[in-house]
Amino acid sequence: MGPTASGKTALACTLADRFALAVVSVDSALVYRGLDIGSAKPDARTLENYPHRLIDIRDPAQPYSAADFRNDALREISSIVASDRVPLLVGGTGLYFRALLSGLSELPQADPELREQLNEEGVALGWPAMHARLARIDPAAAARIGSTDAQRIQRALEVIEITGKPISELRSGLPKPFGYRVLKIALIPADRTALHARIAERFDAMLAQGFVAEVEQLRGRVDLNPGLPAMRAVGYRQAWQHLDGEFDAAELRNRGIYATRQLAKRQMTWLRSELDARALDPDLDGYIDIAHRAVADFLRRY
RNA sequence: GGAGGGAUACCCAAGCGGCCAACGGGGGCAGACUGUAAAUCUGCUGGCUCAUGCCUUCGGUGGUUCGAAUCCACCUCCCUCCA
Repeated sequence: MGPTASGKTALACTLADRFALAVVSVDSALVYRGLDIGSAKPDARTLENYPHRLIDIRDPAQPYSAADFRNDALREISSIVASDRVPLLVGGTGLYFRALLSGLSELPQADPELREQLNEEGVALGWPAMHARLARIDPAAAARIGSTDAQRIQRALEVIEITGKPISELRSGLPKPFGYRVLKIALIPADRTALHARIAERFDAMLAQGFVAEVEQLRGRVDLNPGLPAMRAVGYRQAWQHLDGEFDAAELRNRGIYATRQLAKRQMTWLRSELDARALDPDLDGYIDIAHRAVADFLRRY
């Protein structure tokens, strides 16, 4: 686990070189085909030498979800284990890790039409009004959700609409546990300045590699729109806005970098809650060796 | 050389005698997070203390006033126009 631009892929590859591992990506953006440059997807050669499961498994027009990930990941893990290898889960999506390791309650999947309808109401009436409606039918859920948190209010109302039961009740059911032993390694860069520098450098490299052209191509598809999860990913959203003429190239660079930094910060917040993880600082020498030793030790014991 | 306009916290920017440590936005920091999560949302953001407290701040120096980011004088720098 690690924030963006912390060197996860590089470390994963060195581990895969030495141990009988198979890589599973834990990343909500890498699942989408065509999101290559801006998602910092490992390049074709890397993917050829180190096959990653759960990359390029969705068209950007089809939303993916934490539950989809959990199902897919469990399937890949079991297939890897069956072939006598050990799964190496690599990624920065905190919710996906949690969904996989801690499980999810039995909740209905998203209903695009219902969401659209709730969204229209929310925009028309204001989300605090929708929150008030939620408070009447599911006070427990409303208490936990902010009155301006459109996305969660929408989800809570969606669940009631579909199941007739409040989400707070459905969530109280015990999730299924993860059936495997886990070694958690978290890459946590302590030097924020260095991380920020790497992020800027990498965003510039993306621009130089034709990131805007990549988004221009996606934007040309009639079935894609800026509201889709894939098109709201860091960088893609900003590039789309830039192509819409909202701001110039210099501002795209600024906003892309800001958004990436903010993403990294949120990812670190998830990581800090992983108290049982082996935390390593990728800016310090020797972290690769420490990771290798930890993995060797783990594999020996189990 | 002359006529205007402007200098506000990390950045942009409002304020134009007391309600101002100073609206708002950006950025930053911290946090929340169960089928959108690279999403969505919350709090903080001069210092010390963290209390309805104190100290320092609105280009600089003086002045007017009970009281100034807000008024006056001079100085410095920037922009526009005339020459």
